Amino acid sequence: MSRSGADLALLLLGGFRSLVDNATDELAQRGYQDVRPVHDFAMRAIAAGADDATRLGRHLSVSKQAAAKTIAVLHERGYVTRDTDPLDGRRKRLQVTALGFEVLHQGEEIFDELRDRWERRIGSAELERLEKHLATLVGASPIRFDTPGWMTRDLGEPS
Amino acid sequence: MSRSGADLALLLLGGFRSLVDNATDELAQRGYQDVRPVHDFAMRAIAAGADDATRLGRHLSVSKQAAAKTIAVLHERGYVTRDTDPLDGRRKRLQVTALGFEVLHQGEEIFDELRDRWERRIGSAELERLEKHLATLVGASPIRFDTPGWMTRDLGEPS
DNA sequence: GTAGTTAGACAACTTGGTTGGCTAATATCT
DNA sequence: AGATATTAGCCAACCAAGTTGTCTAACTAC
Repeated sequence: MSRSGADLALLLLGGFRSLVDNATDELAQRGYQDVRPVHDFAMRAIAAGADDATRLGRHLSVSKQAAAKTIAVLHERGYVTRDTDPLDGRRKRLQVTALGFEVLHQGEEIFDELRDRWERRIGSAELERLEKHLATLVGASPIRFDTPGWMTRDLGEPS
Repeated sequence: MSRSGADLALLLLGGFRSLVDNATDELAQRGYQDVRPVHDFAMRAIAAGADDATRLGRHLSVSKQAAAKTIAVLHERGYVTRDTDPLDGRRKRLQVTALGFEVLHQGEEIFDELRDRWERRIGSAELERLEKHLATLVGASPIRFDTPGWMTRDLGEPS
């Protein structure tokens, strides 16, 4: 039927939102009411080695000040620690706490469960095909998280 | 291979961003430097009948005040007119101007061209299949445009 | 004709981002 | 060693887009 290009864009956005909104919601229901997807992504980056504000900012394609704000929130809520680097007095070395890893783990689980749900609806082969094509099309272009405001908004109530 | 659910979300986001960033970029190059995707969506809604602030807000799942702000911008830049409704003195009836339609038309063209480019890469049948599945999965869930900050921002560097 | 509803304006505030200027610590160069 | 750069993080000012809440004017209904 050859849809329009704009519709295609909307479908992609819709798919993403559907997953993320569901995940955030589910995470809240499991007791992590104050976590936003952007926190999850940030923690993942920290755990993967972007362990100071500057590097985290670079990793998320965001200014170091913005990264620092996110870090402040994560720190405040006990998801990361910030100790001065013994080798470099300027740096504050970030580390994901046990609680942080707990959230990360749950988040992963939830996303996988959501994917499974999709798999059940269109079939495993089809979903993989879809992913394969998307991967081809999107390629290795880095994904920016600069201002996805709605990723950071509360769905339910904060703590 | 069975990717993770989180990866799937990222793929969808990546696809969307890729299309939208390219479109915004191309639109700017064609001389419409001050148009953001959100403006395009808003004009489309207005043209489709959401011709006052309240209805536009409802259509975009946003408060009427937020819609009014967007309208103010569109008006200022000559993309829509706001005349008092002769039948209802409270309403300001919105109308997309010729210039507005010009942008809309170009936007459509660009999105279709981008879709064509994708089609050339994975094949027409495959792209349609992808769209079909996405449509199934996303369903009729309304897509919200509440705070896609990056949709409204100038893009500094290429993706 | 009076009471209720609705559209839009205005204002205060929130959130997340940006830039720019600053200090202190580290690196580099002569 | 000492002077000079660079770098990490912090702070403050500002911006953009949203929200809620209040107000007025115009329409609607009884």
